[in-house]
Amino acid sequence: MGSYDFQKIEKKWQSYWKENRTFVAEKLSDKPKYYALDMFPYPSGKGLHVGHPLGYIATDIITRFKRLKGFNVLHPMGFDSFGLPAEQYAIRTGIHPAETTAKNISRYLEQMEALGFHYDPDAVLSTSDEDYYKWTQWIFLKLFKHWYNKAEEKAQPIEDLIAIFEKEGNANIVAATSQKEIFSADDWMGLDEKGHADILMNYRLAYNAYANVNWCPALGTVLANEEIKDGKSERGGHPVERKQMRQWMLRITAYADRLLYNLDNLDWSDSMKNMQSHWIGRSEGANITYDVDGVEDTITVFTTRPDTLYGNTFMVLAPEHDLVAKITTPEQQKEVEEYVTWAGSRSEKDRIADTTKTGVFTGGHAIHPLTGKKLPIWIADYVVITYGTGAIMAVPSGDQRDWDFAKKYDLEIVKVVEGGDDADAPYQPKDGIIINSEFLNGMVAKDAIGAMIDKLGEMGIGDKEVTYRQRDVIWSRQRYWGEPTPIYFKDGIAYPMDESELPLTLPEIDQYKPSESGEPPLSRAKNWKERPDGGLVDLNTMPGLAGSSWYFMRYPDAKNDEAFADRKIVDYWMPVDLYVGGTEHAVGHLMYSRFWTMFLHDMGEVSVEEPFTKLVNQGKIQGTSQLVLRKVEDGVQKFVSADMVSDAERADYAEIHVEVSMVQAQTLDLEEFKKDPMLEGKYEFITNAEGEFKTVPRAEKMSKSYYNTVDPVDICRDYGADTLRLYEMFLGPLEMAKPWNTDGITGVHTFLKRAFNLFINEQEEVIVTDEKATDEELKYLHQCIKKVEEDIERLAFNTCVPAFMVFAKEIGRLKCHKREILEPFLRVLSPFAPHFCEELWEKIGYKESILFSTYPTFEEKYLVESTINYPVQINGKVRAKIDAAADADKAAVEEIALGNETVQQWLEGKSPKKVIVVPGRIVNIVV
RNA sequence: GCCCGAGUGGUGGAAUUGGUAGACACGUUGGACUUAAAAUCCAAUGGCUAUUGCAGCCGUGCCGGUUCGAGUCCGGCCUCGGGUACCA
Repeated sequence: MGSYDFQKIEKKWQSYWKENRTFVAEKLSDKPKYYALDMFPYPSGKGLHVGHPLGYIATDIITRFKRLKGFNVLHPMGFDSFGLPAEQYAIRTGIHPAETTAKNISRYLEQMEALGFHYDPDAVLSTSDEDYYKWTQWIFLKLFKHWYNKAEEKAQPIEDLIAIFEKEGNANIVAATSQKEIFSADDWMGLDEKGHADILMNYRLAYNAYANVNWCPALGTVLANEEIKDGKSERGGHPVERKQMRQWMLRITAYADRLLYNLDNLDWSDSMKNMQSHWIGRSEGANITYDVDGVEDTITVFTTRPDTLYGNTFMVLAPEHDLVAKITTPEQQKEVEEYVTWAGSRSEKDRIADTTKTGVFTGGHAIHPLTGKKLPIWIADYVVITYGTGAIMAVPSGDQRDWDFAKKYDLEIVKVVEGGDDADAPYQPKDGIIINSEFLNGMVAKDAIGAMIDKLGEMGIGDKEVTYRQRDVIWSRQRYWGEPTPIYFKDGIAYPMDESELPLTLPEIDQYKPSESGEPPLSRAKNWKERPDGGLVDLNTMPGLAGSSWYFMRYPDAKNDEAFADRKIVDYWMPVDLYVGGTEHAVGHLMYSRFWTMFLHDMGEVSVEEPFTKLVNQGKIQGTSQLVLRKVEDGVQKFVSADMVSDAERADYAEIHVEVSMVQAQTLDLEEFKKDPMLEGKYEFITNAEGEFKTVPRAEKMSKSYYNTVDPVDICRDYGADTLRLYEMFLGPLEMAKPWNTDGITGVHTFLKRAFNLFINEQEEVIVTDEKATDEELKYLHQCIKKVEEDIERLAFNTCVPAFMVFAKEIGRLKCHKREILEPFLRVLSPFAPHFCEELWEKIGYKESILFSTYPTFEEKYLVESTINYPVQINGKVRAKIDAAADADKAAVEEIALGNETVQQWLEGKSPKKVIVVPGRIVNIVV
């Protein structure tokens, strides 16, 4: 046999698809569209490993399927090609990042082609292409030129805002803004250009401000919170510190409510929605203003539990709070200053590691707004300046942190919610009864919240308030390999560049690292940053998030140079019907993509507000590392087969990663291993009784440093792309994480060989006949079609594979080679094993690619059995089987069941209390 | 701590709305073909009891509940994975 020559077949069809431009989508069409998208990769120098294509295979299958179903399909691929690794490589080697990136991209494309992915060649894009980032800059300018009207929940041109300022000042404007002072029209008219610019900056959606940033000295740049893991940079693992810097920021908080409420209508997993809503972190409560004893100033706090105000016994400010200096008494000054300095020097990491509450008394007191009691004001770093107002009313009887603090510093505790008799714990459930609280006594806490807010409102010292956890995002990076910011400064005023000046391209520079004086790399550019009018171009570039926040809207019309995309074309294709990618982008990329899409919607540039209707998170494929056990004795390395080492002895051995390709079935190929250049000096091997050397497997991240990466191209060489595609799907549900192992790959490969033999005999002849199919054969066919069609629709690709296998086995058993059966089978299988099916499709006599064929519909009539074999349960246990006609009604089935001899024996003459017949399923008799 | 998700044979995993748990595959064992091996094909394969024949009992992390019937639903725990955190 061996006639299934997958290497030849796959090469042939890959070039056929390319030459015939089989996968170019119609930009506009009357046909329904289907847009499936993978999160585009960063083209790293390491290439793809078998974990990457999992999601790509899934989208490839569903789009091929949809195409057969008559949809106009878009399935593009691109590259998130701005980024740190290429830049760091450039710093080391002097090679331009564009060069490295281009090389990596072509390697990725080669690998992807080898897997049979059909990407639309007209839609391929890279975020670092000038004709792409032109539009990234264009959107940034739009953000700069707009403000967010909270009253209308919509972004509006900044000119509209100026018109209002000129007429009536800012008092009546409800906006997402960092502007705190109220001014009148006269005030506004009295300001100069710089004054206007400064105020407008507080309203712009892209704005420039001083911000406490995460500065990474090793990378010479600022990082977003999402780019930091455990106090270190996500890429590279360098330490990160806090620093005040002037930065571009995007006012994503303006969209917080829309980003939150729209989640309800998205077909995303619960955990994904959960992460997003938690990230936005909306909490409702009240702001309460306190007078400060002896000082002309007030403290405003945010609380979600105004009902516990009577339990408030002290105040806590963040150490960075503005008022700290004002209220600190001379006696306390030294201690407070020391604490502020100490707290400021603590890194993020220290604060996370250390949860003990520390603080110092300022000496000042606030006046309780209801009781008039003097409340001591403390500072403590468990109150953070960035959330709420940076100050809290401490209610130790209700809040764990306040409780701990009060206990530590011996502060008063007043119980305000009934119950909770544990003397060592705070207690304040929202359904508890309020006590010790004057007018609130006896109320349920959640009602008391409203009552208290009303009261505070009457007194003019408090109001309802909503606070968000989400922060505006810092949009400046002090890097080279990113989109330049199309803004220039003159006399301290930021001016947007004219759209005709876009793209603002990256200048050539001699070195890619920051300048000696700590300026961003772009400061090294000659004849670039200075403008004829004396302005200076901003030296920051945008973060990696920029290019990926809108790329899905570029694909449908990726070559357009008049607009980021033609309005009609984006509206036809958007939203993305299926977006597949990893969970790691839950709060980063996905949040900013939704934000930019909403913004462009407000601009009237696109119709949709939400870009991704359905989101699926593919599980990571982990590597399976192989470890050998080694002990060094008298300078000799002793390698011992793992099954010869008891658990107790295991600790004496070091575990050494070995290249996974040298291990088959947990057995190390010793001859190969001995060739390994890493194996130096004297060594010996201790094998088991069979003379084999066993390794220890361990599932961990697929990484070159663990010698556990598997190149998909290697698998394609050994088994073929079709086998790999089927196998990756067969491994388990798309969403599930799973370790890579090739143990089962022969199973799917055998299936393909078996299926091949249905068409071609050992003499390489086509043996397909035009005979009429029998009902039994048609039954297997239609069972397969039905199952696969339903499972593809619900993205259960894993269970499609067994359906194919059963078909091939049964049809093979029936020695059936009939066109009527095999031709539809090819169409059903083709999304999974496209090369295989194209080849046989051609062999049995079709000129056009199978992709221009149609998906066969299943015919119910072949699936209907004439009789149904019912299991009969008696008191829940299956005791007998009966046959009943498929169209028999419940009563008839019941009659047959009760008449059955075995059933009667089990009934022992007793009459049933109840008989339950589930049509087509089961009969249950209750005695 | 809090919020999600998951726990099923030796292994990966099926079981879509509660209806014969273990599909399909790997592995293992036995057999056919072969001088032999590979390849291919066939059979068995959750556990226990019985195996002369039918068969019976137990079984989806643990405990309890709802139901004629629970892997699936509810309550409480345990373990693992992911997210998140002085968020007031």
